[in-house]
Amino acid sequence: MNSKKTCIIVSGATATGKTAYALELAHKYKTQIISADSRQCYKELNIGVAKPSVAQLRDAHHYFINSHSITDEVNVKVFEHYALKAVNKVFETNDIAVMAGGTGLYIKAFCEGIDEIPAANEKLRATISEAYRVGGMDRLTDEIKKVDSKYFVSGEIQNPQRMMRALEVKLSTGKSILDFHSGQNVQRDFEIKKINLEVPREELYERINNRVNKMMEDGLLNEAENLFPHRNLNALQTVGYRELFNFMEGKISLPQAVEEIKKNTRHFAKRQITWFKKYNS
RNA sequence: GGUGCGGUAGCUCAGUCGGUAGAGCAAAGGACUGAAAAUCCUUGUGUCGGCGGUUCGAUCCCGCCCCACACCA
Repeated sequence: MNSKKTCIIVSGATATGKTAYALELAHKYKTQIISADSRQCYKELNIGVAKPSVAQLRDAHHYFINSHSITDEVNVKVFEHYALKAVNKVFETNDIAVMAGGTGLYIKAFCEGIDEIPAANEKLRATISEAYRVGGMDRLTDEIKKVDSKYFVSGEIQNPQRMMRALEVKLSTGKSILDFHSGQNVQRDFEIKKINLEVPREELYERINNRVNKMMEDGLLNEAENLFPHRNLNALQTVGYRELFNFMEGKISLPQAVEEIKKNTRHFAKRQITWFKKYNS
């Protein structure tokens, strides 16, 4: 293949300036941007996910922004396929492509690939999550112990989300999810250059606070109100919306909700920093 | 001015029948293979308001002072 093709990946925690930086690069190389953000791909989510402005989106073509609906199923595998298709499209006319985003797992899948694990059917998934809802962790632990001793011994047995995933894989394929993990990275036929943006912690937190205030001024509450009926969708398990849903349900006051958004955004940023520290070497 | 209730970790508080103290939240660190803005794990030394007194020993008892809140004047 053509080895001079290069994808420049701009990563970093939320509010570090990835959007602006990616646009600069896109201008410089007269190319397009592929977003690697698990929430900006939804056309129904705008203010709360800090999506690039309409002007910015017009400035350079962005893939994986407004490309999906909150009712679509989006996950790492979907992203991997989508993003690979997108870079190749960009490479048809450019030697350089730009990727920008804060979803570490998606970037990892794009760079190294992710093992093929059969998708679970809806019904099985529903049964398992119902079991968890009714029986809690004890039920999941028992179930795992019974059907997937390998996972019980070396998997994360305190993490309900992973346990449910392990169960659906085991029950639908007969194999432990751990057996699907090859530990092998695929080699892409283009170059990858990673740039991780960092901002001193104190400054980052200040930026986050300011941005959340700005989002509220821009009408985040109204946006969330319109999405309230969809609050149980995976796409809406998102900082900035969940807290406002809690306010709408009368669980907390509006000022409390805003403080929660700030706090949860800090936690989110912290997790991103931890991730990129590891994967950007 | 008087009375009452407080002053313990960044915050809210618990506690020690006197042997220098612990929870939640915040914060920090970490993990991460189909929900990843999700999910999960680990981490708690602080003149226990100040100065004296009693005591082998005080954050805990006593006295005075300072501060906050409430009520009475």
